[in-house]
Amino acid sequence: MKELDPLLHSQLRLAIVSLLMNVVEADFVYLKEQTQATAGNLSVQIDKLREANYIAVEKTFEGKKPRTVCRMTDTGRKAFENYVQTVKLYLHL
Amino acid sequence: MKELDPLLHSQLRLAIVSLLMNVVEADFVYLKEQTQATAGNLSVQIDKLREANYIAVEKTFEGKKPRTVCRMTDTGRKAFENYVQTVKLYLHL
DNA sequence: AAAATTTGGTTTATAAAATAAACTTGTTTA
DNA sequence: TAAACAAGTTTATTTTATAAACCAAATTTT
Repeated sequence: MKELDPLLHSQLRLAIVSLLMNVVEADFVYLKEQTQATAGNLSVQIDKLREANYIAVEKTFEGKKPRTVCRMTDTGRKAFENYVQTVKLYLHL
Repeated sequence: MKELDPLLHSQLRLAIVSLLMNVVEADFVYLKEQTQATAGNLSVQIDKLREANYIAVEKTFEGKKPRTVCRMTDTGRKAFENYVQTVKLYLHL
C-alpha cells in the first residue's frame, strides 16, 4: 500500500492546504478563522509546510498591522495532487 | 471545516479499514503482509479499532496455530462512509 | 496619559499518537 | 533437546499534534 505523505496526512495541515488550493493566497487570520485552530498550532503547522516548501510565506505590513500571507508552491501543488491520488485508493474512489 | 474522525485519520488504521472494507474478513497475518506494518504496531491499532467497535476481532485456533480474524462492524462501516464524505470535501472531490 | 485590551503572531511545554523493541507462549525443526 | 519460528502482546521510545504562555505593537478605556 502506497504511503500517505505524512506532511499532508494531518488534520490541520490538510485543512490549510485544502483552503490554499482554492485561492491565490490567504493570510494567517483567514486560515485561523476557517480552520478554527489556535494561533499557536496554526503557526507551527504553517511553518512545517513552509520548511517542506509546500507553501510560500510572506510577512508584510498592512498599514501598521503585520500580515502573514501564504500560498501554494508548485511543489506543494504536486504533493497535494499526489496525496489525493493515493488517498483515493484507500477510500475506494 | 468538519473534523476528520481521528480514529480513522491515521495511516495504519485507515489502511486496515480500507482492506477490511473489501472483504468479509481478514486475519492478522494477511493485514500484516498487506500493510507492511510491524506486528506490534498492527496489534495496537487493531485494538483501538476494536475498542471503538469499528471492527470485531475473533481469536480462534487454526489447528494448532492461533488465528486472529477481523471484520468491519456496522458502526465501523458507517464511520468509514462518513470519513469518506468528509475527506472528499478536503480533497475537492 | 497611564492602564488595560486587542491583534497577530512565536516559542515552549504538555498531551497524545505512532512506532518499534523487547517479551511471551506455544511449535517446529535440526 | 536446544535453537529457531510463528503469532501475537506489552512496554518503552520517538514523533506529532496541540495548547498554554509569552511578546511587541497598536488600540481602547478610564
